Amino acid sequence: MYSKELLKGTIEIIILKLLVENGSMYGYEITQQVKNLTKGKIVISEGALYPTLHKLEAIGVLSTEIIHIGRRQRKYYHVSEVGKDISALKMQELSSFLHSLNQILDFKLSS
Amino acid sequence: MYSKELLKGTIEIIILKLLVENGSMYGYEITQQVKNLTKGKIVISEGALYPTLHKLEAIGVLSTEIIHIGRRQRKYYHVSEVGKDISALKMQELSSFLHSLNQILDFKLSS
DNA sequence: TCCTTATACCTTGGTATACAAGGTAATTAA
DNA sequence: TTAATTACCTTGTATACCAAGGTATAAGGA
Repeated sequence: MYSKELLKGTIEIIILKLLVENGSMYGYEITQQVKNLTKGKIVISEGALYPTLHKLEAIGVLSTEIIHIGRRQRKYYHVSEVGKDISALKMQELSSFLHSLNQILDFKLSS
Repeated sequence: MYSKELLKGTIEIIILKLLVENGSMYGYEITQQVKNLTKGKIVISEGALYPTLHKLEAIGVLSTEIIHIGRRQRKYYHVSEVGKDISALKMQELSSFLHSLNQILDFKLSS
């Protein structure tokens, strides 16, 4: 696992990116997908996930829908229209920041 | 200026990288070099810089030497032998983290 | 049957890191 | 002589994250 500090500021963007791409996801699904995509190297804890989702919902970036699977419930999140613009800005900001950071660290990060 | 949160966890590595490369620098010089290298996009505030330098000195990663320029003093920092190993590990960790992050965000970050 | 693991939501308390703002003082430029 | 720059520093505040805990259903293994 990485130094916890590195994740700071990126969790929100990770969540938004996944939601924009997949249209609609529930919390647990997000944690699993992050784990899978990064082969377990990045793990979003629930103590970070849920407060972030609730905050994004509160400010109108996300909206929710509760679905019942048997007796269990799932809360699906999706990005609102306003949220899409905000997401795009945040992505752009992170991309630009990483580019600046690379000016100092000279990492080779082409995938 | 970027969202402050993005810098979290990277300031220490930025400082170490510059010190490893330049051998020896003083605080103010570090802030200026970061500003120059990133065209003003990344700015390390003094409230972040000095506590970090002091912490790294306290744990033996950095050692210091005070030089007098006229009546003014400069405190030069350089990376100790142990510090070099720790720096390398931290660089590796950040590089790996960014690679994982890229698995989700698909940025094109080749410089 | 029972126990563990996985699914699925959530909250609370603690920690760490950075910023804003402030303080001191010498030097240089206008 | 005044402002800007150089150069060190500290204090108080915000916040984002994690660890740990809580609740409950579902599925799989012994």
